[in-house]
Amino acid sequence: MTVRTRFAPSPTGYMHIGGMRTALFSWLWARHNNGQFILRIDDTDQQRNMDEALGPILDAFRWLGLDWDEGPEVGGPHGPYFQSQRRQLYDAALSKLLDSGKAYRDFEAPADTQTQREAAEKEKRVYVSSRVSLQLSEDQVAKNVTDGQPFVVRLLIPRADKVVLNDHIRGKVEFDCSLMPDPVIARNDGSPLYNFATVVDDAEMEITHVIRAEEHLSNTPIQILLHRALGNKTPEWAHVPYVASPGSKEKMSKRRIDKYRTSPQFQKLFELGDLVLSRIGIDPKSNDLSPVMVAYYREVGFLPAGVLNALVRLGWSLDDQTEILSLAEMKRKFSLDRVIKSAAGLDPDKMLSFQSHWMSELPAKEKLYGCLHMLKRAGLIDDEDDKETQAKVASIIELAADRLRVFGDIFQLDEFFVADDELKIDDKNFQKRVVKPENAVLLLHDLRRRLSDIDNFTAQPLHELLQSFAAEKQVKVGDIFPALRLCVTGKAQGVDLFRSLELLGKACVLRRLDRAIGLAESHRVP
RNA sequence: GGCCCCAUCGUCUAGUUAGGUCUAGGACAUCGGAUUUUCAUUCCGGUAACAGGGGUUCAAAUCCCCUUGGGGUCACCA
Repeated sequence: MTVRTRFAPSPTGYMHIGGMRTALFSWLWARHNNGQFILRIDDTDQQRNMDEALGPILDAFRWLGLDWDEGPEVGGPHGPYFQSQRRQLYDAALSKLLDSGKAYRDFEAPADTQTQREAAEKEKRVYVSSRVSLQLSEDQVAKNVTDGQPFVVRLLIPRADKVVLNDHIRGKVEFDCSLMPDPVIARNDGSPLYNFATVVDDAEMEITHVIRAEEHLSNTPIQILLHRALGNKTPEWAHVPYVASPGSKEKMSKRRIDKYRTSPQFQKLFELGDLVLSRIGIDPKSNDLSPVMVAYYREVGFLPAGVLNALVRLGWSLDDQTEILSLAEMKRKFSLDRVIKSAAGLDPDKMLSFQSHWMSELPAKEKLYGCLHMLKRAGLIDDEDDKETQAKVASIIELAADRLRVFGDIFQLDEFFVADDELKIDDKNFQKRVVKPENAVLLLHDLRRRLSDIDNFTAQPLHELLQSFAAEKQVKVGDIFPALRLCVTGKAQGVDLFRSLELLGKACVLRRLDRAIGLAESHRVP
C-alpha cells in the first residue's frame, strides 16, 4: 500500500509556523515511505481572493523545498484540489447517507437547538440532539422539502457505540457516542461542512494517513463515524501536538502577537527582525508579518534548512544526540512513533542556533547571493550583478564570518555601504574613547598623517603600523584601536579592524577620520 | 462546566512500550575559564529536572490509582 498523506490548509493569506511543522511531519512521513504528499485547499467557507489567500501558503512550501505530488498548480488524478470545486462528490455522498438513513434532515429551528443547548448547559447535563425531525413521516419530510422549509443535514450518531481510535502518536483514544450531538454535515443549500467534506475527500483521494494538529482530535470520532457510514476504509490517524508560543504551553496564535512582542523569550528574535525589516521597507510593528508566519523568517534572511531543522526538532527527535538534520536526513530518518505527545514551545534561541549552523555550512556563493539580495532591497547597493560590488560584498561576508547568522545580519556591517557623511557613530562610546580622553584627538591627528603616508594600504602593514605607532606614543593598543574603529566604522566593536580599513580603502578611511576628528573637536569646544 | 489530551533541567528533548545498566544523557540558553586588538567564533568547565501523594515490586522517571497543574475542543468556522 502506498502511503498518501495530505495537508489541507484553508486559504488564510499566510502560512502559520505551527501549521508548517504539521505539514512538514506529514510530508516527511510520505517521503520517508516513498509515498505521495497531497495539498488540498479547504476553501468551503471562503469567498475571498484566492491568489492573495493561497499564494503565501504555496510560497512557504516552495521556499522550504516541500513539494507536493498532487494539488494546486500540479493537478493530479483526484482533482480538483479545491473543495469549493468538488461539490458533486459531496452531493453524492450526502444522498447516499440520506438514502441509507445514516443522516437526516433536521427542520428544527436553529434558535430551538440553541435553547436546548443552553438549557443543558445550565442544568449541567450533556447536550445531545433532540432528533424531533426523526419523528416526521417520509411524506412529511418530502413535503417540508418541497415547501422550502429550511433544514440542515445531520449525521445520525449511533449512540450506543463507542469510537476507539488507535492514534499513531497518542495511542488508544476512546469516545463515547452517547455524549455526542448529531453533527451538522451540510447546510440547507447542500453545501458541506468541514468534517463532511474532509471525510469525502480523504476517502476519494485515498489518503492513508491523516497527520494533523492535535486540535482536530475531537473531530476525529465524527470523521470516523462518517467514514463508517459511507462504507469507506478509515485512514490511519496521527495527531501531532500544536506548536506553543515560547515559554508557554499555549498554541501559538497570530492574534497574540502583541503579547509575544513583550515576552523575554521572543526578545532577540523581534530585535533581529525589527532591525532587518525596517531596512528593507517593511514596517516591523505591523502585524502583517510576524514570527507566527513562515514568511517572517524568509524576509529576515533565515535559511530553509535552519527553519526546517528547528521545526523538525519541535516534538520529534531521532535519538538522545542528534540535533542537526538536513531535509534529506529527516526524510530518511523520520518516524511517527518518535513524535512526542506534549505541546512544544517554539524556542527562538535554539532556532537561531540551528540557523547559524546552516548558515555556516552554506557555500560562499549562496551566502553572497542572499546578502546581495538583502542589500539591494535596502538600497545599499545599486546593482546585484555588478562584479565589483559582488567582490566587495564577498569580502565583507568573509570578514563577517559567523557573525552572519541570517542574511539580514549583513546590515550590521552597514559601515561598508553608507556614504561617509551618513555614517552613524555610536555616540556614547565616541564620547568615552575619542572626545573625553585628553590626547585622543591629538593621537588621531598623528595617526591620520601616518595612514596617509602608507602606500600599501592592506591589513598586514596597517596592523604593523598601528602597533609601532602605539609603542612609539607609549599608549596601549587598547586605547588607540577602539578610537580608530569608532572613527571609521562608527562602532565600538566589530570585525577585524585592519581588514576593515583595507576594504574601506585609504581615501575613505582618511575622510572618515577627518570627519570624526572634526566632530570630536566641535564636541570639545561647546 | 462536559469530553479529550498532556506533565523530566529556564527551553527543546533522551530515557517510559518490554521496571534494574539513570548517583537521569544531549542540545539551546545562562554562568565561569582559556583563545581573540575588540566583538563574534572555538575549546574547557559549572549551575540546573523526574509536579505532589498513595500503591504494586527485592527494585519505579518508567506500571496502577488519586490530586494538582497546563492545554485542546465543545458552530449551519476550518
